[in-house]
Amino acid sequence: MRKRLPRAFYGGDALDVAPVLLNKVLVAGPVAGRIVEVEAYEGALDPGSHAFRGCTARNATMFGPPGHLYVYFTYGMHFCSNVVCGDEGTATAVLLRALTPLRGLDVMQARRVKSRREADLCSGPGRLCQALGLGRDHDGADLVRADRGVTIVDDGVTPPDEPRVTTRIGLRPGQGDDRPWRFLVPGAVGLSRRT
DNA sequence: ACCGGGATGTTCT
DNA sequence: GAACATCCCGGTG
Repeated sequence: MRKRLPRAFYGGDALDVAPVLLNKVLVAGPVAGRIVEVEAYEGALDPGSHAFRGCTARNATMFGPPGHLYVYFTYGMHFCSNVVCGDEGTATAVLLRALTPLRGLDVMQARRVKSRREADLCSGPGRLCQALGLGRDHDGADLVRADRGVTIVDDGVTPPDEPRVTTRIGLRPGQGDDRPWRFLVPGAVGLSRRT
């Protein structure tokens, strides 16, 4: 079983979509990994979201229709990737934070020379973009159409009945750092930190 | 194991 | 000029 997720899957609010994205499979050309850690960003009302300060050239994809990939550049050397959710204009999105490597591990390793352990090939939002080759060119890609080779599929593994829920990583105090909007698969291989 | 700091450049004030 | 949804390395315990 290997079914591409339909547009309707992404149509809900990021907070609803985030937990059901767990255990789905992110595919980028010849490489793929199972999504085991995500964070919800709740649009214009969320001080932790890029959308909080309105639509700009950088975050325009977030304000577009659901089911597209929002990729942004940060810290001078890393990319992070999000799945756009909700109705057009709501700018809610789910940050992909970690994958369990599934396919094309040799390609991933070649892109991530500094990764010593297989479990660390995709164990962070910047790392997974590097391993999957996601960058500027992938911003706006339509996941439903596998645009630019990027899509998300359901291979039959269901989301966890009880995902672990924590606060989000890397936000400054007062910027929504207290909201419990990070979801992960307990005990999964490749999480961004020890559980 | 934990912690501190440097890398590096785009975006927004 | 500061902040940045990060990562990696080298210190210490």
